[in-house]
Amino acid sequence: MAYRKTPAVQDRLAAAREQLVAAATAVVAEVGWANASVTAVAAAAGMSVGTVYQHFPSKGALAVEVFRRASGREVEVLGEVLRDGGGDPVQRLTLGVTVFARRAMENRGLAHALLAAPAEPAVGAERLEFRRRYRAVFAEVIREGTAAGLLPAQDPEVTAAALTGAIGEVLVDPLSVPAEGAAAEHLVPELVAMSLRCAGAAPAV
Amino acid sequence: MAYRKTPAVQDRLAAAREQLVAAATAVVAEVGWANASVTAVAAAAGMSVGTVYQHFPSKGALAVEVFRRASGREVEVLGEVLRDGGGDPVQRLTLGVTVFARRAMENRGLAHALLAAPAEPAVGAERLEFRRRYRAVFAEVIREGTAAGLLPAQDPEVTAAALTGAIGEVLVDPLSVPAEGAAAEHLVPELVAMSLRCAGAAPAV
DNA sequence: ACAACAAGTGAAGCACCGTTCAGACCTTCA
DNA sequence: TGAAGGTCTGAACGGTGCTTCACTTGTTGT
Repeated sequence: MAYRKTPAVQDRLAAAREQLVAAATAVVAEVGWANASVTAVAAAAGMSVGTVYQHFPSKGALAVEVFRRASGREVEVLGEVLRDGGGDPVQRLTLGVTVFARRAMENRGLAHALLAAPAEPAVGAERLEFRRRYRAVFAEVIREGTAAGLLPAQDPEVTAAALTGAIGEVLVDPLSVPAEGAAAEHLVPELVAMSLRCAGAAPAV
Repeated sequence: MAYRKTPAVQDRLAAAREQLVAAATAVVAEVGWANASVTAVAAAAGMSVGTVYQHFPSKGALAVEVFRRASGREVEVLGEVLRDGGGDPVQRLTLGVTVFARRAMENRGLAHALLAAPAEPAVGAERLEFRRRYRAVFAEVIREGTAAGLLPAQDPEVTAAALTGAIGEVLVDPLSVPAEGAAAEHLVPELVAMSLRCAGAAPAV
């Protein structure tokens, strides 16, 4: 034998892979899935096209990885806030919607890509899966709210799906135009108020 | 001169065009935009590929026509119900959501294509435009509701966008699986209840 | 130093699909 | 009926972009 991967090489490979995913995420956030060609991504990552295929078997696999990482972060943050954000379920829902909307508006390009932009089938399937996860975390806090008598009886899954869709829809239009600080300031509280009504929380006094 | 289009020929051409649009709509409802190739559509319409290009300058133009017709019907029906459905704004909103959801579930494939399925850019742009129209009709009935004192103060545009997104999201998952009569029966009233809460209508007694 | 093998390269290959066009086939009217 | 001009056809074309692969460069252990 005359060659074995040393840890140093393995680290370098892992780092290259990370850089590739990061660059691909940036490209997608910038130009959307449709225009994120393998050539463009490779260039952004500072490697050749061929090298991309040493890290991922296909473009679709890379796209799925990009989507999973970015969406995973979001659903995790949202889940944490909704579960352990402090206060009663209604307060946590308030905080969750606020955080989610803020994060989306801070990274508009990526949010748009994750929520709405046309994507290849593999990513579309992944999107459905993550919507299910968003629904699950919303549904849980709603269940707690009804159990605590803070929210009226309802099908938590339906309300959760509605929240997912409503927040996405409200954000998509603002997301597709350049930043409008003033409008955003107005949007978040309005979005929170709508979400609370949607879940049936008693109007703030 | 030796040839002039007779009315009969014009009718035949118009009919062929209609058949093409109808066939394309069916194909899209069946397999989605991504798999609706010109070849497949032409075959479904019983004509050759070349003939398609005598009716539309490009595939995109045909797709836009298909989308516009189908979505146009829906937004028109919804608008009529919300404007002239009878009763106060809250009753009209109730009826509107019911009608919209029922229609979507009766024609799942098409609804999914119109609301959610990945589509080429031209259709995507059209979709944004129609969402704006959905929002406008919802916003109007909400404005009337707040003016009549039936709904609390709110940004009607935000609530309208939320309703559009929420209903779409709630329907999409049921839409992507085969019919489940029982679940559907449960879904529509739940959707209506959620929509009324979302707009802030006083809970039914 | 050198053999052995892995990683990296990027131009060529290839598949897919929208679009075209030269010719076949109709319809009209003198 | 025949000339003029329209409609229809579908194989061939061409652009796009993913994927491959023969080759170069880099790394390891003897």
